[in-house]
Amino acid sequence: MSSFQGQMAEYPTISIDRFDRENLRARAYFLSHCHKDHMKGLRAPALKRRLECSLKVYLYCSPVTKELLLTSPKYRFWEKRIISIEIETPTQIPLVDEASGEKEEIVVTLLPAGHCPGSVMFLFQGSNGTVLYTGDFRLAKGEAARMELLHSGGRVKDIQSIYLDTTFCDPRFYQIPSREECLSGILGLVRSWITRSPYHVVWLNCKAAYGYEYLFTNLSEELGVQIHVDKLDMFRNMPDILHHLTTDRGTQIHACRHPKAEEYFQWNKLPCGITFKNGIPLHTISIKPSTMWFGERTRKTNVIVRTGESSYRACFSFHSSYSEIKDFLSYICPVNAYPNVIPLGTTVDKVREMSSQSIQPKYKPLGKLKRARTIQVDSEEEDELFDDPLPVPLRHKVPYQLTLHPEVFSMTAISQNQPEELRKSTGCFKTENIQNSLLTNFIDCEESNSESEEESEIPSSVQEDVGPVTLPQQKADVDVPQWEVFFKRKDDITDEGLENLPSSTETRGSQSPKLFSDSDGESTHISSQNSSQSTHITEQGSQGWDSQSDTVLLSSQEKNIGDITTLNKGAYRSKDKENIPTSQMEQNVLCPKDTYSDLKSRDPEVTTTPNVGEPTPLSGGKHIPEKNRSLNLSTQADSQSSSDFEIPSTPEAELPKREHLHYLYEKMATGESIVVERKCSLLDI
DNA sequence: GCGATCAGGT
DNA sequence: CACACCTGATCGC
Repeated sequence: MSSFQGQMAEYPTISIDRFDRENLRARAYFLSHCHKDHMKGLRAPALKRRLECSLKVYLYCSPVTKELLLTSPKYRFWEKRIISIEIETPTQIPLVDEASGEKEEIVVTLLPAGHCPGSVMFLFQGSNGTVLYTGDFRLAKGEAARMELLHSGGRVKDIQSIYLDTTFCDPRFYQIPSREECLSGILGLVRSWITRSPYHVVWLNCKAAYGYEYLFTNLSEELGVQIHVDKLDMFRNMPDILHHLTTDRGTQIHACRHPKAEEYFQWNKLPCGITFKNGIPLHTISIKPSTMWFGERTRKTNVIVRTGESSYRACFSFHSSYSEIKDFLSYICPVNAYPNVIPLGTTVDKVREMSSQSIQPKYKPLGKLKRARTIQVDSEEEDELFDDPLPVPLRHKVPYQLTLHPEVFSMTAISQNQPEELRKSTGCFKTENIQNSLLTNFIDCEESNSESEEESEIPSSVQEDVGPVTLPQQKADVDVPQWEVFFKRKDDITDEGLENLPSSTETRGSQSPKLFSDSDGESTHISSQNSSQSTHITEQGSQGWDSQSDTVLLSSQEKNIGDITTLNKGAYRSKDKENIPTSQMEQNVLCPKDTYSDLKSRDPEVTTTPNVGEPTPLSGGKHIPEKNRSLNLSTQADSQSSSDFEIPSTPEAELPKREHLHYLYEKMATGESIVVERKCSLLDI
């Protein structure tokens, strides 16, 4: 759950994914995707009023997000004030203070985030440097390297700060099976069931959230069966999704919902109410997508788990795993990294406590934990992450040493030449040590690391069962949001062994509803264990579903082939980066005038300017003139005092960015490396 | 009646 | 484990 408060240190006049409190003063709004926890305040009266008074304030998002948002009547009032920006199209946006008339420009580039339809990351380039706000994301290893617009001159851009989805930034969630593995497992299960008879149906027990469309479209594509859903009007302009959905209850795959769905299911009733087809009772199984994760020790990645006679859980994640985050971060090498999610193991209370106590981070000194030790899988501490430094694999860029405050939700990075000081003064921990410490931590394990996923490079034995349907990544059409922009399939899908699919003898008699627990119960176990999978019994409370005694029906390939092939493919696929600047660095410029006069059109009028190289005037961001700072602050004050819109003045309301900016600017001005503390999101609640 | 918040559920 | 919700109760306006 995002705890990002909306503002970034470098560009405090814009707000992202938060629309309440201080964000009511923003000069521009950005929405990374259409999940409610990123839309706080978006339909509140306060913001509505602001909008009515401040005619130059707009919400920027991807075309798909705009479409999804405006489908809901509750957000319809935004219609004239949303400007969609095409993916991977650097676009200049004016940030105007309407009280003073002061204006600055910022260039934003939307990068696909792989979290849900329309989800993007925002790359901002402006006078205070380049920053990346990831929103929520699921990116496989190596995907950052394939994002052309993260690069410049053949290397990764200098990113001052990253605002990062840290949902699974915990070594317990070291690995999550890839999208392809999960899809493949689910596909196998669904196929094996629905091919038995027209009366065998599957209920996909999905939560109310965007993000499962990837699953729906792929199942439908592979099986030629549309998915029954309650609503599909939000996809009316997204044919690549729409075509795979139906409101016809006669289909064999359902993803419909009902408040009493679980109860219904006990009685062999689908959420949409049907139990029969042509007078013949249905045979139903449920598949509940859940995030399954695996610590580094866990070798098997079982993507389907049977939880009851007719119930299954299937691995599915909208968020990147620890190792994926690690890969992403170590590739980007930002100077600062801020978590958007309160680190796991830190409760809200703890956070509140800490933040009220002191902004001084609690940390363990570095250099103490070099020794290998048995990891505490259940440990809430992340201390063992932050061991002594070891070399990091370099990639495109001389790495900074990333540092992390695990308990203060401020990850910072420091330049390599002065780690000592900073360590002393801030107690930062190096993010790069995550990977090293993990190796260290696991070295004692009984299982040999030589068999761990990371180290084995077993060639993929690809079965073509699933078929190499590749959706080419293409630019979204101006008018019709394109699904494939956000998710693309890879060719190297591995199919699962389908031998232990539900047997017909286990088929629940549709007329004899089962009366025992069938819903995710830990107590129901069906004996179809695969010996190679059941040998590893982990202690209670260990990570991963496979550690439980649930019957594992399907397992992915033993080794993490996906990552390797992905990387290789990425390398091949990645275009010649030296060509990027010319072709890709064109910017769209949203001229205020144009935008203004074009409010009625569906899309903003954008003018493309010829390549002028880096669109960042002060891309280094190392030196911020003093006047900028004071200007910034004074205009904020102005906008408060002489405001013609009803923004309550909040004199003591932390304005954390001010102090932080001050510090930041000072450090920048002196050329020192930067360590920024971010206040707890719940500080002023 | 609405919104915000919390508890509890999946 | 945790996600991204949903529902219902309570409170304040």
